[in-house]
Amino acid sequence: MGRPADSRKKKNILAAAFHAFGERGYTRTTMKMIAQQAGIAPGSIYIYFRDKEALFEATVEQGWEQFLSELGRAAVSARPLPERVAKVIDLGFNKLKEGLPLLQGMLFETSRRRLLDRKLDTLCRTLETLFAENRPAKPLRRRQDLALWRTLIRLTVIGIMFSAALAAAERTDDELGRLKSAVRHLLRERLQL
Amino acid sequence: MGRPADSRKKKNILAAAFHAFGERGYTRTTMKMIAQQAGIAPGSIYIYFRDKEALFEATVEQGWEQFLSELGRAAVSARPLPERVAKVIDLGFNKLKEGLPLLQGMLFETSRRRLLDRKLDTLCRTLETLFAENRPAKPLRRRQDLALWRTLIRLTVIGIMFSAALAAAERTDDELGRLKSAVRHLLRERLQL
Amino acid sequence: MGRPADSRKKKNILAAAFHAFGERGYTRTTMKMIAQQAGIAPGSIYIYFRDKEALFEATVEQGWEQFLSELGRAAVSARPLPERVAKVIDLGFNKLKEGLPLLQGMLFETSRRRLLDRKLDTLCRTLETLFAENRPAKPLRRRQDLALWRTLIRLTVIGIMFSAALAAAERTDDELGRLKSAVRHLLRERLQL
Amino acid sequence: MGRPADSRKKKNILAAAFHAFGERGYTRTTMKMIAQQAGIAPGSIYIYFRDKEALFEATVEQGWEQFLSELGRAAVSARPLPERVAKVIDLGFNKLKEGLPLLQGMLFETSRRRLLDRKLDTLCRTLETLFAENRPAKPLRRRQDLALWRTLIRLTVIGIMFSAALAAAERTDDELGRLKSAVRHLLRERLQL
DNA sequence: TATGAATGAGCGTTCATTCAT
DNA sequence: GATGAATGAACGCTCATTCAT
Repeated sequence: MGRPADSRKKKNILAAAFHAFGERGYTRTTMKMIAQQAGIAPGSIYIYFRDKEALFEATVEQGWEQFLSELGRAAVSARPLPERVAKVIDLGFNKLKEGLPLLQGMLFETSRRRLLDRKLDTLCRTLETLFAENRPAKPLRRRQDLALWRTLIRLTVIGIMFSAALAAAERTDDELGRLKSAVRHLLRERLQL
Repeated sequence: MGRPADSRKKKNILAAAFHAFGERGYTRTTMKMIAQQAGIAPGSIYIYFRDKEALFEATVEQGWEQFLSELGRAAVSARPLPERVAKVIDLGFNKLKEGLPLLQGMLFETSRRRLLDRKLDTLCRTLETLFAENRPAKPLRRRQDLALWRTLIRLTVIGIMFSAALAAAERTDDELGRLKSAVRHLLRERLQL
Repeated sequence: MGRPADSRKKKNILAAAFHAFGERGYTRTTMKMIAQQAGIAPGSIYIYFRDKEALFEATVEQGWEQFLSELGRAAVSARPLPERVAKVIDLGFNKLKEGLPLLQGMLFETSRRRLLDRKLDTLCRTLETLFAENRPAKPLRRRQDLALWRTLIRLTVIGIMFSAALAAAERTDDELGRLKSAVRHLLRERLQL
Repeated sequence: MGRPADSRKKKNILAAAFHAFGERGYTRTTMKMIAQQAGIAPGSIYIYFRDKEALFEATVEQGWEQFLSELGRAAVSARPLPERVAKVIDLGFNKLKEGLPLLQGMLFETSRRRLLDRKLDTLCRTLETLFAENRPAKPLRRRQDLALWRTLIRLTVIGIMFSAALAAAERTDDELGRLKSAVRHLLRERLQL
């Protein structure tokens, strides 16, 4: 009895939050805005999320979780390596485009930065494992070489993400294209992929 | 001539703003804090800057301007190339460490993002020019090779900056060290520098 | 007849309200808390009580009603006067301890103050009647003397209640003990009881 | 330079707070109401008081401080004892009438109760000292007798205050008159004053 | 009857900005 | 120019109450 908890409503709120946080950033997004966009009363958000911070975290978490799990699946599928790498690149760039706005809102506050840092670690580890299959054996014998390799992967991932995040809206597609080519070049050059 | 007293006060405000914005971010920094740190009354800031947004922009602008001009001088000095490159790298990483907090505050708002985009362009152009002196001639004959080269430089610069910006405060030095090694590796590998 | 199920639920709510209002006061007690303690849904309270104010009033009313009827019975029983007085004092102090928290919530709002005023009148009348049995005859011949006597009883009753209500939680028992001794002293001194 | 801090404004706020808290109690009084009554903007209150709680405390503190210092002066003046006692009683009842509303708001919340408790201690000590000049020597030889005497004074003071606080507005004067008579009777009877 | 999700007015508080001094 | 008291809109959040189920 009573009105049943509408699971669609929670999703509505998350969707509204995703857009709002993406468009205006954490601080300049008000709970009222999110409520309006979700078509509910401001107070109702608090039925589903403890406070604004928790809503933000859930919004980000959901976006990344979905992204990382899709990527993970593509990376370990039964297809040959080059095909899997291509798939991961495509998927990554597509999702990057979607998540760009939210990414921009995550850089500033320390607590949110840590969240981003953690997600990036997972992403980089997935890529490392993937690339390890074809990595030139020699240069990584020594511990520092592995560290260097990791740093380069991370540097490149972050470089791509924020290059895209930085581009003006109307140049996003261009920039993504340019970045994708560059990444393919690097993969060919360094991994013969 | 100019009024040195006024000019000094403006610089005080900018210096205070640089520290305050860097430490607490745009939103959580109040005009009162900046005024306090600058040793003046909150109302006085408005004599020199239209509003908070204008002050932030000026703060960022000044930081970058100084950075870019120092870097430019190092890049075109009369020293041999390898020495100039080393100097540019050192300078870049040192200034990056100083400006990190402010950098974090620049990614979100569209208007500030454009500012950052423009500054990065200048920086990348300086580096391109510098590196062009030793660039392997062949692969850049074609137009797309030049574009690729530019994209890689930009991707790497942005990757470095935001890798550093992302690191937790207590890991900043570590991360900067790692990134510097990686950059030196890339320069040796690609430009024989 | 009545519906026992309903009646039980109403009593549950009143009991929950008694504890909750007593522990946290009127304003800081939420309907949700009371509902939780009563094991029902917040909305259900409104089937039995018009609003929060009405629930508070009913809670207080019930507490006093029970207290006064017990006291009344003790006061008119067939035992000798000194025994009855002792019983009334004991009962009064015991119930006072229980009802202290709720008492504290009754002083402020005019409407509740009137309720408290009325209940105190009943209590004082019971005591007057009881003490009248042993009152020294002479001083009350005149109308003013009776008024003075009443005022003194009331002043003392209120003094006891709020002295206790005022004491910090950890000193309540101490204070009640001190007050009880003082009351016994007064009864001996003035009524030879 | 700048608008000088208006010492009248702080007093205005305290006066407005005194009335508002007295009329509606702590919780149901909003900062907006107080601001309105003081003729200023809501935000301005925070220039003079840290928060609502601090404002309440200051309001109460000021009322009691003034009351206690006036009373203290009357109690130790160079006049003969009976005259001083009469003065203290008059003053006490006059101020009681003024402070009644605020008194009502102090009973509930623990922190405010402690404040009231402390003020009452000071008041009772003043009265003890005053009455000690004429106290029958014999019954206080023993330690318990002193404790009893103190309890009786405190009980009476609290009885008076809350008897008055409890009376409906239109009966306040009546009640105060009755209480005053009763007190005079007690003083005559017990201290030959 | 009973539920509890939904509501939205209203709270205390902050702070960019204004303006009397 | 410089001040800082004053402003008031706007924030995140609470909770008594309603009403679809």
